[in-house]
Amino acid sequence: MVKTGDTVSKLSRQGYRLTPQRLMILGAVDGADDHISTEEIYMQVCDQYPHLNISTVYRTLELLKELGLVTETDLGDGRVRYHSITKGHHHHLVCHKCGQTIDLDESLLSPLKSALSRDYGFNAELRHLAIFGLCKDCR
Amino acid sequence: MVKTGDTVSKLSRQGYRLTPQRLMILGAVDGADDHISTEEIYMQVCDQYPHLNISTVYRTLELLKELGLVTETDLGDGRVRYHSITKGHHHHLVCHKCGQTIDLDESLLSPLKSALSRDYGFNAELRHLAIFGLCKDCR
DNA sequence: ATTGCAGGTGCAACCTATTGCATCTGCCAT
DNA sequence: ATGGCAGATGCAATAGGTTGCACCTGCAAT
Repeated sequence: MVKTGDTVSKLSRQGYRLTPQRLMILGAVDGADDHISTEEIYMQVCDQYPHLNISTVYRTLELLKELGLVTETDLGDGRVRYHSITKGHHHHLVCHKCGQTIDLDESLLSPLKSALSRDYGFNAELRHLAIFGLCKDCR
Repeated sequence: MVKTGDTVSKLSRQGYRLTPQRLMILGAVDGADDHISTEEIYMQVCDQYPHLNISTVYRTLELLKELGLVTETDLGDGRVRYHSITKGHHHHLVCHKCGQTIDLDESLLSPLKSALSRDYGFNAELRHLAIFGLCKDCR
């Protein structure tokens, strides 16, 4: 399992500055048990560093996303959530009706990924997908 | 091919009122050649009915989406776009790098849909999906 | 330890989208 | 044709997210 420390060294290796804001935001994402929203990260870091601005959180998450250090998922509640890749990949089935989310094994999507590559030459980034529909209790 | 008229009768059959605003918004979505954004619909309808309010457009599209008469897609440009189901289903491959979008045949997703149903009892709504990644020129 | 500066941050303005509320109106029953 | 009202609209306030710009700072070179 990769730890926050390695993420930090990856950042500095690529020439990004290690500001206290970034370190605290990283810590919040890595420390979260589950998917965490921008607002939750902001509030959590604000407890120890009240000067922090929300736009810094957005920009840091944007950067971490581009570097592939966190994944972004829209679970349909109108609020994007983040998840450290140090916790592994997975996908979600989200029920429109009851709101339940089911974790989905990554392997189910690999045939699709291959088909897209074969037929379209398209390299799909299916790191963290949310598929909407009706679960077995609601269908 | 279903026409606007049928969409209209479906609305009234389900007890929704046929206001001029709704009819014009419907006309704009059905008349659009491609995916159309809320703002574009608003501006188009405003030409013939300047009193129209943008929130009516949002609420009407929300209703049409719930009734399954239009599909909503986020092509990653920070602006949700709409598409009448009378023009058929399709999916998109969106390239992160060059922004190109490729139309995707629906059949490629049916194995996934079956697998989700078989393994999880989940009835996936894959009406209009956008898959991000790198196209064959940018990979 | 000091300096220079590219990269990062805070701030405020802005944009898209949503929501509460008062007013208005399509359409059914009469 | 008319009246009543649930449902729809317009308006304004609000919220989440983004962006331009001036100031600040981590860090590499000295």
